Amino acid sequence: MSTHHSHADHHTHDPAAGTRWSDHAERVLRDAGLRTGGGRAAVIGVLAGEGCMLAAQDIVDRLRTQGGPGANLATVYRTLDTLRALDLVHRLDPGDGTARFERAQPDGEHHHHVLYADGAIEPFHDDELEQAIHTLAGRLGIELVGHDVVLHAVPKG
Amino acid sequence: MSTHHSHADHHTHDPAAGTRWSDHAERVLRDAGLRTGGGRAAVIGVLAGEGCMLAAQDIVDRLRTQGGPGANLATVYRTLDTLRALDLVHRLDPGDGTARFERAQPDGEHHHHVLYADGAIEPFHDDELEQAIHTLAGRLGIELVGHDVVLHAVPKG
DNA sequence: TTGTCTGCAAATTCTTTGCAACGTT
DNA sequence: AACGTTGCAAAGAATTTGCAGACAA
Repeated sequence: MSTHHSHADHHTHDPAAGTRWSDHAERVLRDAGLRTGGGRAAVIGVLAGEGCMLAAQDIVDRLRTQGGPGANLATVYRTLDTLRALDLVHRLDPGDGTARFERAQPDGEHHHHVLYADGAIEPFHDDELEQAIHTLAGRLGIELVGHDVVLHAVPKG
Repeated sequence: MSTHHSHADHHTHDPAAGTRWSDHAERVLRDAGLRTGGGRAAVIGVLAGEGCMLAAQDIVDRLRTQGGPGANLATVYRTLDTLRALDLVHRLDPGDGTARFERAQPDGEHHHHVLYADGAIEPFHDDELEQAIHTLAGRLGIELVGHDVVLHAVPKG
């Protein structure tokens, strides 16, 4: 919780992005002939409210804490599967054996993650890194459809 | 299998790197007061021979195929744990629910991966990407101890 | 001998699936 | 009414752990 906002953390809390995504997601689901409402809407609500590194169990927990309509763990997994098939969420495996999920913005806006040794996670976005990766893709002669970057770090001593 | 060797794939098959690593690994183990020989040596042998994205079960399978001394799956997991604690192997989670392991060179030499939609995996190394990541770490004000990059791609159409 | 390592089987943890009941259109 | 969706419980898959016997130093 630093008092200054660096370029690096402007993705951490962006309510507008959540709302935008949630609207988008519900539209895509309806267009696909699927139904919103019930557990699926609840999961979308959680993902919209907090877009970073949520485990399936985390989603169940937030719903329970919020007191509103909940969702069974199986439903959460099924919903995440559905959303992933529609490119509405990304799956990430930070290496602890538990998959994490976060919303995927329709405009391709995204972030990467710093994993600290103490377990803390910090999202970041960096245009120069994105640039470097796209240049690299050209150099490798591949057609890029996505990319993940994880930085492992220790608190600066 | 292209007929030309690009900068990108020179890490794929490097017998010298395997030998170097295997010697290094056994020395580190001995220095740590641990014993080599038995299943542990077998696992090291497989990792030395093929340094890219091996699942625990893959290691058991290669050993069985090779006909020599084998290793139980539990032993493989325990050995990988031990080697990881000594920074002799890296763990990667490509996102299919199964962890993969590869040797970590003592000199920090490493590679990243391209995951194709059809399941193929291609290792690559790129100095400019490494440069960009180190610059980025400075910009973020973090002390980097490692990093993973995964590119998702489709065969160039 | 002495303490470590290994195999086997049981236990855990995360994720998926079958099925009957429920809710939406 | 028709069909997608959900919860619950059971099934699966990957990884970990307890323990007794095998092995290295």
